[in-house]
Amino acid sequence: MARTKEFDPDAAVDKAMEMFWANGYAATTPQQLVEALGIGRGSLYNAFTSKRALYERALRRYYERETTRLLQVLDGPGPARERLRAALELLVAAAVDDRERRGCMVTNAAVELADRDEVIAHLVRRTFERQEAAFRSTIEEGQRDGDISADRDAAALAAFFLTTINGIQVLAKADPDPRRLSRLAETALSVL
Amino acid sequence: MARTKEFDPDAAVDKAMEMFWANGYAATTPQQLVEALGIGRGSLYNAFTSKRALYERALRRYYERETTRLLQVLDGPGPARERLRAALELLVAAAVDDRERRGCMVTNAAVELADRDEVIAHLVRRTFERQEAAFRSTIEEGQRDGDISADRDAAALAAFFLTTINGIQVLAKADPDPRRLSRLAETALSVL
DNA sequence: CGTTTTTTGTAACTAGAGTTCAAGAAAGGT
DNA sequence: ACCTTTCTTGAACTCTAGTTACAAAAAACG
Repeated sequence: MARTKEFDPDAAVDKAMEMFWANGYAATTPQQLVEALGIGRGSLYNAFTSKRALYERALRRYYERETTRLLQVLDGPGPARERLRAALELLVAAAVDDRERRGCMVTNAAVELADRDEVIAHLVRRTFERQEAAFRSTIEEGQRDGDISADRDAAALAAFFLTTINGIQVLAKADPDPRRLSRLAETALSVL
Repeated sequence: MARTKEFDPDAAVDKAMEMFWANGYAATTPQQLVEALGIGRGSLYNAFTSKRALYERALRRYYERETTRLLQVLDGPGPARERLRAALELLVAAAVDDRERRGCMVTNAAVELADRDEVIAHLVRRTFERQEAAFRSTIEEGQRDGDISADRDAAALAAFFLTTINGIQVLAKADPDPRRLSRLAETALSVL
């Protein structure tokens, strides 16, 4: 039949994801991609059609791969309140460790592209909805356990937490001060 | 002596600001700028040196012109709590009315450029600090008046509000649902 | 009114973006 | 062994970004 691919497309998407994540969509060039993926220009376009299409795959990969840690913490064991704290602390730690300050690729995509590209916007919304749902079920669990006051609207609180984590991503881009971000997260938790 | 400019540089910066605000830095081309400002390419570069330099001026203009409404509301009359609510509602209303979903140019700059451009990052931080300071003094006023519980750390609350407004900008990029944003703001206020 | 100085519009230039294509090469089926 | 298919490489192509050069023109001032 046909010749086999010499590179692993999955690994290539991972590398493209790193590129787009760090530099954004518009500021990433085919040249950089070719160098980062270690393949020829032809192979790039043969395998991925266009820069735009590759970005979309990269963002989907991010959604599957990098977005789950937060969900795992929220869906994990322990008191709801503690899980919410752990989730925010996870983000703060990630932001502080992120020396390149790439932030969250979904947040970046939301700001750079969601207003002009409906497909990207849809993907962003899907990510947000999933995170919001995880916040919400954690909060509802806490309310059932009496851990969190039951007279609050769990949906509203969940949307609020979603806002908070996106706000943290933005602040960290300009000034990733650990103490400040920690206190921030602490304050957000005091809403409960 | 010398010939005078035919166009108003200030007005030109305003138009450039609109462009960069709506499209971001990388996605805005000299061609678009020339058309939007209604001047020739030569005049553009004669007056503003480079795209980068013009962007910087545009962002400074935004800082001076578009960032003040929030401060005015916060520094205005009335009970502190009401001013904080009005400030958040102002942002929500602006986001909802923003049919192009340009969001906040400073938030956009933070996400697109602050991690790679120290000058932009500095400008972003300055904006954030000013907003945070306004939140803080409003909160402290509220605490003196007994309007806001005095045992909370005003600085931490101010940083928290700053996060919230940036989070709202991000969410609104993907899904500017008025009801959701309003309830969000309401929930954030319940931290007080 | 003429000199000076700056502006302006147009063309030009370089570099690179984003994509395509031709020629060959590996894999497998017959 | 050959044919087909799909891969790879690298050059090539078009288009535009971002900037500069230049000649003409026009305003301010003496």
